[in-house]
Amino acid sequence: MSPEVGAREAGARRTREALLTAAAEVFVERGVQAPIRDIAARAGVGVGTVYRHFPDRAELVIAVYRHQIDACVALADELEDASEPGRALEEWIGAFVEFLVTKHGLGVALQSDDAGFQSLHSLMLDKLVPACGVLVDAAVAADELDPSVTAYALMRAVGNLCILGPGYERDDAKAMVVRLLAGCRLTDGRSEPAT
Amino acid sequence: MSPEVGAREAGARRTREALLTAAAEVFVERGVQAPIRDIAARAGVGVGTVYRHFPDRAELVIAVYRHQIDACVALADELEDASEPGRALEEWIGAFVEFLVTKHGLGVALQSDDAGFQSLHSLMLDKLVPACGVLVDAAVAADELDPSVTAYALMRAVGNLCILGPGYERDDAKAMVVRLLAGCRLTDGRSEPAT
Amino acid sequence: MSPEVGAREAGARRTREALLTAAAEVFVERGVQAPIRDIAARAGVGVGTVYRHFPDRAELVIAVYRHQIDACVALADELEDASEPGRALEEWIGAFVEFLVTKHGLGVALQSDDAGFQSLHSLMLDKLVPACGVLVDAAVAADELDPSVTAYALMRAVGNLCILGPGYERDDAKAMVVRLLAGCRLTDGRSEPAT
Amino acid sequence: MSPEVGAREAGARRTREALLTAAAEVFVERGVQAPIRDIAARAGVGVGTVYRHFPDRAELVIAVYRHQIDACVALADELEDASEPGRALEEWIGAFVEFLVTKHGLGVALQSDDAGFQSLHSLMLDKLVPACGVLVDAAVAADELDPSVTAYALMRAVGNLCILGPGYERDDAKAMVVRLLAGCRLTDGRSEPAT
DNA sequence: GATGAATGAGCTTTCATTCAT
DNA sequence: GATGAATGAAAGCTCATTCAT
Repeated sequence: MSPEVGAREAGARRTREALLTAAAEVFVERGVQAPIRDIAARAGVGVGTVYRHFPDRAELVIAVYRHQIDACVALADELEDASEPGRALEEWIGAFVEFLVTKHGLGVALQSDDAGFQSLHSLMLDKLVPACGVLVDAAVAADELDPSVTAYALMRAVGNLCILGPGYERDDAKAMVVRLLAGCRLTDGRSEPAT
Repeated sequence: MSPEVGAREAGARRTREALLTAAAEVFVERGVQAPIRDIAARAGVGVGTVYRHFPDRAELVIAVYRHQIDACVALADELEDASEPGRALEEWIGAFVEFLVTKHGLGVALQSDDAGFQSLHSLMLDKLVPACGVLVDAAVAADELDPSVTAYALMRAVGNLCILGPGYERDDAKAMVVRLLAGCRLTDGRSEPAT
Repeated sequence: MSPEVGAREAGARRTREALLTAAAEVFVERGVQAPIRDIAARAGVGVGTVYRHFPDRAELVIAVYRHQIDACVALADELEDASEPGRALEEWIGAFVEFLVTKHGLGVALQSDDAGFQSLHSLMLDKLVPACGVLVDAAVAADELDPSVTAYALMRAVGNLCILGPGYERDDAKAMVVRLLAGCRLTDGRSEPAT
Repeated sequence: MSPEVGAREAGARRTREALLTAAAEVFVERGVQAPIRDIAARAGVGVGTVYRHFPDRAELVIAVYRHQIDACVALADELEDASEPGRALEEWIGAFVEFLVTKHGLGVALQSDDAGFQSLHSLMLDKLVPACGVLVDAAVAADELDPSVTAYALMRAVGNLCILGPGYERDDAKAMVVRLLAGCRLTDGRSEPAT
């Protein structure tokens, strides 16, 4: 029985992969709010199949981006004890940006307050923010980051900067993030005290 | 008959004002994507009247924010010949942020590539970007801004940073914009040359 | 302006009437759970129109049966001070049965615990049960009804007895209700004490 | 090969039993309209297995309640020659009520004219009604039941009275059935001749 | 025989948009 | 000019049912 079951499971996994691929494409083209039906159609399956594999939209979004999220968390672990915490944070943010910037619409999803994205927010809060937090704390401790910068706000800001559009492409976003980080290294948020 | 026509025109203008007021309120409460019907109801008019005055949603959004946009443009004119161009840019961006940050959902609208917001983009390109551009150019000329920063990208970045959410409120956004600007003053996008 | 408005309002009223007629027919044929689309189609309108007039299904059901419900309440008022309370209750229940028995599916709706019928239940609790309760109390006071009978339970029971089906038609239901009432006149629910 | 087949048959029988048990539980908790998938899950089998054993929902319902139905029929046989036919009928109806009242939703199913419950109706007509009919006839012959009462109508009425809901629980239903029966003992359906 | 993945019809609900008055 | 009733396309979600393994 095992081979037959294996065959069916393999089929299901293929369907799942097809769905992830289709969803990734559709997300890029039309954003993470794209109709479920469209994703189903792109994957060549019925809508029911989408719901079977991913009970709600956020599950699908998470699944689509899980690899990258996990990679980000792992990278933070590696960088945790870096000799230059400021650099480490920079590197990590760079990887995070690379991730966001290749996933059109994910930035939007991250800031969406649509109830359907609750689990996506949770994932960020539970995994990504703590991972980033360690690096932020280290950088602050080493006096390489403005202590008023929190990991959460930093990630929100970076996430927002990665919302692309015509005339504001990947490289623009990356450059802006670099500048934002540079600004965060200064002791105070402003270059000079306001009058 | 002229006075009657005048009366009608005056009535139409009043309707238009009522719509702008209502729309501004609704935009703040529910975002720029709020149902047209809600805006009509708030203004105490029928939906048809909204369409008569503003053929599509973007027209309404533009009209609602035209005053502020014009004010931003005027401010740029005033600041054009400031003795400290870097400061002037800072001040102008501060006003722009103040504008965005009080308009729930406007940041989202600015970055939306929804076709319905095309005219909003155009407005930005035609009015705001040139106004900002003057200040950017002056700051660059005074060596107070990284020459690789363009007005358009800067405004997009600032607009994005102003997309708020739970846990990322007005003050967070403002602080991040300040940091971004500080980062933009440095000669190079990065604090130190990469190895 | 008044005549034009009147014309539109008249049109809306006609639509409303058409909807009520269509709904009544569809309810008879397919029960009160019939798809909204079918009711819209029968009335020759779009689904949106149904929702405009009746925000949820229960509103429609109530509207369809409102006349009869009001008539039942009015009848209870008339019978309140009857000289023979037992008879008065009988007569009232007779009218209630006449109502239920001509509305296929209403009995089912009354007992449905579907959330969508909440307002229908409320209507019953707020209007019908109190109306019936007055007569029940009077009958009990006159020693013409088993004191353990409550208005609510009685109406539920009568409602249930009015759920018709093939081989169990109006007259069968009516006869059973008469027998139930007769049984309720006895001091104790059972003809003789159980051993 | 015969033993293997025997083993398979035994396995199939066990599956069937598991399904009946699971269905009985689910019917109690969620009614006879519960999703097939839920029943399959409860039984620990796939949905296909449910369909193999019970081609349509009514088959399953019938099978689940066959024991009790058979018990009701057997009870009628026992009571057939009772010395007090009125009492015997009362006792039998009591058992029937006990059966219905513990099966959430069965009352609804019995009166549903949904085509899918045709076989359930047939079962009732073929087994239960005749069984009840014997007792009804005996009671009529002994002058202990209104001759206008038919077994079928009585069972429908009792079935309907057993449709429970919030505020109309088992005991209410039982009391109402007792009252109905008491009303059925009177010579005429009405307590007194109408004027 | 058993499985459960896949399917898709069917229903609900929301809103942008039109147009007769 | 103003109105708001009517429309119907879009989406979401649920389940009964089929069928390849």
